[in-house]
Amino acid sequence: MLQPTEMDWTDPECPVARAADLVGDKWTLLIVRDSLDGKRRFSEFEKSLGVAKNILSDRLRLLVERGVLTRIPNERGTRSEYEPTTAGLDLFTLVLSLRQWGERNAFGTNERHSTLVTPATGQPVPRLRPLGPDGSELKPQETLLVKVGHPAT
Amino acid sequence: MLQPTEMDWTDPECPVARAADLVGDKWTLLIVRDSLDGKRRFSEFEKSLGVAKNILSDRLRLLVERGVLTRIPNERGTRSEYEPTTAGLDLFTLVLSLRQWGERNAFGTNERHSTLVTPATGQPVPRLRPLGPDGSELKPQETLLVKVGHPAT
DNA sequence: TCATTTGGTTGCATATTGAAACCAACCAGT
DNA sequence: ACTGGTTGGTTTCAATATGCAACCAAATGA
Repeated sequence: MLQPTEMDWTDPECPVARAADLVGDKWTLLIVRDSLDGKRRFSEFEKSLGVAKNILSDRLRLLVERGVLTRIPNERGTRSEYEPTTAGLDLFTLVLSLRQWGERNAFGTNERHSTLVTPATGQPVPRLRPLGPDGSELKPQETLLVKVGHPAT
Repeated sequence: MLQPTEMDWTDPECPVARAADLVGDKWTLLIVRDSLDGKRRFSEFEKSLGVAKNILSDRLRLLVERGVLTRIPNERGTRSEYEPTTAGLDLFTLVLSLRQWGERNAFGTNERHSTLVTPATGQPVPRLRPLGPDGSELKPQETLLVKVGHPAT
């Protein structure tokens, strides 16, 4: 698990809510986006995001504290690098789903946007698809939320 | 596209950033979670989330304004229902990826959490997997971000 | 050596949040 | 019809978070 300091969760039994507590913030999500795109240094994030330095500093600290990034100090003690942990790399799916939803729903038909491709062929990354246990496309209506105290069936 | 009122985007060319501007907020994400779980009424959201009424009111208004929910007024003009639009339903993948990341990274091994299952068999929803064009598992390192002005190769 | 960049911190004004009070409709029971 | 409770909000106000600019020390570059 992440975050050594005890969190007070918005909704402790719901994984969506815990994830939202940990990374459900605009700047946090954009820092993770850049981190997965290979950015490492404070100034790289600052330049890419245009975020105020105190906010960037705060979010990086929180992300390290929560186990999403590791701070790797330079041998001279300063100018450290921020690198994604395993949990950070695991956010790839989340960032990809944000990206693809944005592509489909936040751009006009005549607007261009940056695109994620596989370098080998230059093809765009295929659409993420939720699948059921039988491998068929899964719709929200076809799912059921089982709460913690609830019996199996 | 969504939102009739002109937004001023944090990073207009990046779909991740536009998506974060539209739904990258804790309460917004949790309202969408509940909406996809079938909740419709103001009081249902309020009870489920424990959010202050003014905030809930504000976020519902923004979600309607941005085309994620529709407000369906009751015939008596009050007690309307909030229903996901197509763009709202399309957030299923995003909420699922939040959920699955939370399950894997925000719970201790001995902690229980609510689970999303397919009602027919009771099996948990399988893990979302980013795939490359050839159908193989896609890692963040195997992708490249092509910015707008950039040539194809 | 001197200027510049880097990686921050601090202070302050402003914006957002959260809690509570308030309110007008509606609704259920008698 | 009257009464009490629920619903779906709005308003007010204090506390918190944000964003901007100034500042700074260490490292780098010319």
